[in-house]
Amino acid sequence: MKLPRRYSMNQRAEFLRVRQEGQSRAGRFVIVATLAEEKLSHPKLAFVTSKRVSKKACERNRVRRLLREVIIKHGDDFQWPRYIVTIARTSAVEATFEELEKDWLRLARKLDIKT
RNA sequence: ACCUCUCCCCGGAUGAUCGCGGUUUGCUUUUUAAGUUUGCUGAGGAAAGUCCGGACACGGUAGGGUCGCGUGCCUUUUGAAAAAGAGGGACUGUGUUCUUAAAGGGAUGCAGGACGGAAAGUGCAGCAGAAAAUAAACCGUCUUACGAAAGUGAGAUAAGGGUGAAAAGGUGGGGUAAGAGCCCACCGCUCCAGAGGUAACAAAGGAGGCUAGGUAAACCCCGCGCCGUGCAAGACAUAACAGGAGUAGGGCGACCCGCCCGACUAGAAACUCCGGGUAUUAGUCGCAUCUCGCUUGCGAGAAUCCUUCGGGAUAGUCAAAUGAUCAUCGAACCUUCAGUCAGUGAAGGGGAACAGAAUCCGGCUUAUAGGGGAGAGCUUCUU
Repeated sequence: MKLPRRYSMNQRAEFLRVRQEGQSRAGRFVIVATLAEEKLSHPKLAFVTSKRVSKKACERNRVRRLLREVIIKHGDDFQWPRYIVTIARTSAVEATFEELEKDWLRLARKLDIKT
């Protein structure tokens, strides 16, 4: 699926809602939080790579781009519309795309995101 | 040719599929929006640190002082400035050579750098050493008292030893109880002077027994320069309200002097101060090479880069676009084999450093695998 800029979350209130009302699971490299919302006209996604992940902006960018690729590759199989927040853990800096993909899909199965 | 140093340049490549930002050409729809589609375009030499300098914006800029910040040999070139380059001077370290009995001095080469002031004041200095800044007596030397002697006490002494980065001028002679610039010669040093030089600087000459150790990237003093806050600057639009207090205060950092604006008329208005929330974790602009013109998104011109010489290009995000996967190629490096004095060649493996624009520009600093080029020095080889 495509991920245009419109799909990204940018409101603090949205993040708070997902955190309080949604479900979340932690994996080896990422933490995934989600909340189904019928009112949404399109998916709302966020990829969080804080400075705790790495002090180097270059590495944070790489991790975030890899996480985006996971959704681009598998997003069509998910149940929409919903909020999905992906938070990178410190170990994600060392991970390859394959490892991130496997970790993410495992969490998606636990959260019943996949159809 | 090897090695070292300095400077400059590059700093993974190509293709396919999928995807993102900007811009653009059409088309579609439920048309204030979205989908789809055609082109073009999209990270760096440091984008980093935020250490300097500017542009730009705001703060109603009289002026002066104190605090504060920056800067610091001279001449000159480039530059808006910071800064950088070139040449020179003094100093420190070091090599060669000449001279001298020695100490020392002259000539010449190389290297270094925040290179105003240590004779205004304050502070600081581990260990070693007896003693480290109004010098100092551990050993030693000399005098003297006591003693048979060994030695002990008192005093003199900075020549010798030892410690140290540094021991308060050096060498030789005189002198002395032993010594000491105590005296003398030479050298050094300090002060005066000032030929010469654009200047930093400084030759000759004169005076002084020598006083004044180091550290200013410690405080500090001196010269010169500096208004503050930074694009979260700031401007505009829409929506939507709700206040409180006051009437003299307000004004380019703080404090002081001083100056300017303003009220002094009851209310209103106006102004000032305090304090909120929503749209708004800003909607548009600022903001994307520059200038000019008008129809305000086009035209013209200019600059830089690329070029098939026709032209083409000029990042603009903002919970952060510039990416992912695969294939081919690939530098360093590793292994094996072959060969040579040596450079090397073949096969296999391996798979690219530091690092991500955030208003823009010029510097500085820091990180950086590897490759290329130029210059200098040293050594060696060949002719």
